[in-house]
Amino acid sequence: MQKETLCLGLLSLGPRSGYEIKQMFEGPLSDFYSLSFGTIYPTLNSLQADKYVSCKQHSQSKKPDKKVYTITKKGMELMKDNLLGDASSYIRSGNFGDQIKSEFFLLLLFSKYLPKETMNTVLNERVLYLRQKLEQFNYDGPVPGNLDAIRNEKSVSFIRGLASALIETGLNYMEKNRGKLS
Amino acid sequence: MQKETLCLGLLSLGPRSGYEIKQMFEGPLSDFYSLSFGTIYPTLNSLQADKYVSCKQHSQSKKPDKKVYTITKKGMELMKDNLLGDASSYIRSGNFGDQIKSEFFLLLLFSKYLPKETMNTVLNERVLYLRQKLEQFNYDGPVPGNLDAIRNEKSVSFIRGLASALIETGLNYMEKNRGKLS
DNA sequence: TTAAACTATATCAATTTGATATAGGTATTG
DNA sequence: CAATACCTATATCAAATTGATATAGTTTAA
Repeated sequence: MQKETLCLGLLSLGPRSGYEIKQMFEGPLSDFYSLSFGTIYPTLNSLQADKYVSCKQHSQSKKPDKKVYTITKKGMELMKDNLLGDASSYIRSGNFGDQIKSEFFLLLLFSKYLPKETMNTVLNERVLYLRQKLEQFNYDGPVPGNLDAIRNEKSVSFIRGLASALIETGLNYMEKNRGKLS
Repeated sequence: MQKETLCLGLLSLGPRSGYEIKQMFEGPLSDFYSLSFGTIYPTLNSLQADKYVSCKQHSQSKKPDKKVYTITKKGMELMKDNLLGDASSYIRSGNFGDQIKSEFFLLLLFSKYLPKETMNTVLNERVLYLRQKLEQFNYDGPVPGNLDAIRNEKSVSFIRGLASALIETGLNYMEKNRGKLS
């Protein structure tokens, strides 16, 4: 997905600073997508230059100025047009689509070159890690203000439910089949 | 995973050309990892310069020369050392770990900006695509020669079984819960 | 009190991708 | 049978992206 469309999409949930957009990627979006500061800040600048977003500078007494971006009408239109135009190309992407770099699967692939006790530890820690992820996806308590909007999206509960189901399947599979690796 | 470790790991399954390594990434590895030609060829050159692989030039009558790389003893040692040294850092990566860019999930996230009939088509095509993926993972027939070695790895049947289980879960979830999106 | 961690933007070297160049072979199709 | 498309095979490079670092003040924890 074009970085412009993505940033506009996130700004459509409410005005945000670049730093807050990054927080979304590190928080609720971390399992699905990420952009670095080096991409986010220049994208916001170019979106502003082309009037897809407006910017209000909040001088915060002593911290560096916070630049809060708001999506414009023109920006909303561009975002919707882009989403509609590219929708079909996103169908074959995602879990078992494009753009995945799973180092854990590579480790499994080459597991025969590792000592058995190492692989045992790795699999145990993977299970712990996935249980932790599962808790994360099932967690329903409060979240920091700037992450609240995304949490309350209708689509997010669909996505969280799917992620939860997938992790559970992965955990069950691992527990039942880990013997087949060695 | 370092590109060197990964290329060495693939060469540990048998001698290969750069083009054939790329075919592995486009074939059986496509759902888990990928490297471009722009990374593969320079990596093979530097591995050769440092004696981690040897290279035999096969002049093929009329096609361009095929450079077939073979992992050396020194290369096997480097690969194993790297795998062991970095194993713990790969635990938190993969499905629901790092490095995933799922455009399909982004599309779901922004689905409210798309016409209902578009999302309906998208979801139908996604289901078809996943069914096709499922077939791919369950397929047990013959594969081209250079992809055979990877197919016969013990770890690969574990991985394929896992992928298959995950896709099935995803399909079931989608069919039961797609109403919740709109 | 002092170190660590957080808020906030900006920049940039190093890496990586995706496209293109080159060049001949093979398969399809009307 | 000729034309078109796709396959084998390596190489290179502009453009995009990351990951790290710089800067600088604030807040939290020990």
